[in-house]
Amino acid sequence: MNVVEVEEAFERLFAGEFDPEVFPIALAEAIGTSNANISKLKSGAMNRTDLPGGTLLNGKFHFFPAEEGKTEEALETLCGSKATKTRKVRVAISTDGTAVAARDMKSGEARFCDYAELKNNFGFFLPLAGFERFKAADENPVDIRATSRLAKLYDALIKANPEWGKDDNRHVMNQFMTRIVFCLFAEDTGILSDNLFARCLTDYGGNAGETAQDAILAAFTAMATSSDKRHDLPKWADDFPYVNGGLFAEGIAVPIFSRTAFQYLKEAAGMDWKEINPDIFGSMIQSIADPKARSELGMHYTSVPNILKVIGPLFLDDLDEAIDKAWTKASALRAVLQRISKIRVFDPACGSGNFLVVSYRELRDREIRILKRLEEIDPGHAMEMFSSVSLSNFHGIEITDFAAETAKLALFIAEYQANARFADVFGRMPPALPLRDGGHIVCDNALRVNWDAVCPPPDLVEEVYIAGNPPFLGSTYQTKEQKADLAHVFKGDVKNFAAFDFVAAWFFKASRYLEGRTVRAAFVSTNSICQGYSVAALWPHVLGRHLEIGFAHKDFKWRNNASSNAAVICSIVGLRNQGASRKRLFIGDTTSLVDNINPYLVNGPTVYVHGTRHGMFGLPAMDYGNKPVEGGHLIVDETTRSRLIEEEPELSKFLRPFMGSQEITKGFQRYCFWITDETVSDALQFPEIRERVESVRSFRAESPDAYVREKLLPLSYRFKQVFTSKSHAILVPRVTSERRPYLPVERVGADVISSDLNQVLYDAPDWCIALIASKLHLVWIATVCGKLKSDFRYSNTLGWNTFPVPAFTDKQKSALEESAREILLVRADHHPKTIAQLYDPDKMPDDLRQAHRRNDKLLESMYIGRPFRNDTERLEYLFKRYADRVAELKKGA
DNA sequence: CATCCGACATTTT
DNA sequence: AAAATGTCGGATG
Repeated sequence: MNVVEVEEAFERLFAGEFDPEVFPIALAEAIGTSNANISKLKSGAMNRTDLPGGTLLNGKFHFFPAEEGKTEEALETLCGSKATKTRKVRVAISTDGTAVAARDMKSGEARFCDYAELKNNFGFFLPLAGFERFKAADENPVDIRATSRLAKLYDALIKANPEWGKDDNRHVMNQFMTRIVFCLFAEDTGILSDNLFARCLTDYGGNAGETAQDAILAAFTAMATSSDKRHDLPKWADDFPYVNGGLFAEGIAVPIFSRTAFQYLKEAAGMDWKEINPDIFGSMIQSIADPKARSELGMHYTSVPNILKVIGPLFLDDLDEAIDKAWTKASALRAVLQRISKIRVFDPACGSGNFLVVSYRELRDREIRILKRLEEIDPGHAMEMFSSVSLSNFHGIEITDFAAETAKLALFIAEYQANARFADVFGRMPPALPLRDGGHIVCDNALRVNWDAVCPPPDLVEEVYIAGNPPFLGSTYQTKEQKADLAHVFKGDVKNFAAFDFVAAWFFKASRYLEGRTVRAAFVSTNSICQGYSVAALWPHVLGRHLEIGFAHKDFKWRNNASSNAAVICSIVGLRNQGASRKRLFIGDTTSLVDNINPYLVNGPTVYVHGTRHGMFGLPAMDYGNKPVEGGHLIVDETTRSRLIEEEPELSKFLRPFMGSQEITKGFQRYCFWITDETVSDALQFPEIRERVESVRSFRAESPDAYVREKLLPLSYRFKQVFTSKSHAILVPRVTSERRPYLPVERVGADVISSDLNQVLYDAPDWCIALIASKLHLVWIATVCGKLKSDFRYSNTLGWNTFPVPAFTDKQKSALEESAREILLVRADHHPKTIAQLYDPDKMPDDLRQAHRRNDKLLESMYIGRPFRNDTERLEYLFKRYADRVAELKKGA
């Protein structure tokens, strides 16, 4: 049974009237219980319930029919039942035929809905059918549970107040939700007296929330008004203290509560919000308001370990060093305290404020550490101040309103929690209310506003640290608005910016902000801006003449606690003004101090490799493969080909072997219809071909690319780009696994059509194979070409045309040719093993490895008279030769 | 017309 | 569910 089938079963089985006899059987069916067990359940032989009229299926659900209007009570009964526990029930469910109340006994999550809505809530019951909804979060499941409850509340409120869901009212709704979250958190942490808000709901919200609106309005208004100015408020509302701090400063509005919404709010109030982790929680509740974010449920929040990877080398490590140095001298420690109070942190893509929250927490922790030490070595000089780290030192820009509101709230919560830690140590704590200065969070487009206005540049004693995780988005995925944002940032300063990833704009703006100031910046980025095309196009402009990369984390897989992670490889790059100190390069688990980190995030001199259409070292021209852009209508697999030829033998003259990357590496077989201008009239005689060409035509007619839509439409019998060879061709897959010790390369006859998934040397000499199959070439490609994730991406302009080679003699060429043949022969010996199998680093056959080693030795001797010692030496040499050649060509021109 | 890329896409384990 | 590994065609120069 798959998820769709569960959904269909729910639709089918719970469409009609409720019948307490039929319902549990239908539920058992919907979750895929076998027919045999269904009949045993019907007969009662399998029913393990301990409640009259109940039904319990071992390990699955416990059902109990409720009296009218008493579903919640019935659910309580179910959850308290002994059998529920002993029989390891996953979901307890009760209904009176009008309302449904259910609880997931494992996650604790509850669900309330109308009976008619049950079919839309099938997701809740998926675990019964063996599908888990969320990966259990390792760090803190409370956050996820809190989030899903709030999401339900949000939905129920929008349903009861359709007006509140409109764009104009979004801010009001968002603000309402953050205020609710504040109350829930505050009443559990002692900011408000214990359960003050929950009591207000039970005592004054009505049985089903009918007066909840008035009650919450009164509570909120009280919190927004200092006690001497309160009029017209019910007496009970006086228990609510004045909160302010901006959180309740703007107008107060409260939506109407439906029965369901009220239930969800009470559910949420029943949780222990003390355990909420503010640095994650912010990003989680961000998903409440945004349906897209919700489907990604926290997919893009930065985990605390990753935040520390940024702010550690950016400024915390430095600070720790200063603290260590000052450890024995009170005056020196006071100087560090003074310094900490002058540190400001700015996240120009702050989302719900994770980076700011974690930075704040880390600074407060260090402050506590110092104060504690001061008490030891300089007793009697109690600090008058409580904390000199002010929330107003934290600046952020965030484009969505809800996230910006959440960021402010998250900072308040972080402050409260830091104060509580302070009280643990020193036994004193400032009053929590009214809230003081908040963080400076601006809701705006970071690529449009002047950063100086959001975060004023530091004065002589201040330090500003820019940190964050701006959005990554390749040019194919950018919206019109985002493209315009890029243009706004780069136009006039940088050429060829349109192909940049969105994140590049943050690096550029940061570079302009920090130049000549006491500012450093570091962002989490997609690794692609430090690879291939982007390096030479972007980095000279970011670094300019005065900046350098101060530290970097090279390629690590994106990871957080969300149920499904974004598929991207990240790097972290830190920018600073040029200085004498060494740089820190983190690769995997290792860290090293180096003299220079170049924009490829490699320890070495900064050399930019520019792609070029012309061979710089006299190698034969490498071309593209044939690019179909035909919606798959001209490509067939082997079985289809055989069937077509069986039906119409003459079709075989239009079918050619078709090779992309996997056809080379994994030995797949595909064929394509190959029709030329000369053969098209003949080909169109065949109905099969006519149909396919027509399909291509309709596919191309829909293309967003005007060239495909217009020029290519009458040419629908052929590919978009066409190349063929006369005698043979050498194919190199354009994307291939990073694990292989050598690049795959294949030699094929002229009958084979290569797709654009390969780079191709048409009719080129075979000694080229020896080059491509060499370690030397792989090292070059791996460094200067782009990557897909971290897999090699071969490029003719960046990798082949720029690859430094000596001027080979004819004798050397034939030696290389012989060496290439040998590699191909050894491979053939292992037939039918595929290239993927042969070049698996764990299983590569010895003779093939030996053949490659001989090839490397032969080739490298032609460069320097001996083999290179290691990859470092290979790269050093290649970059030197490249740079020399660039200089030489410049002189010649 | 050629080519770079994918907060990916799809298959395999 | 996590790991492995390369499609396909849009967008850009």
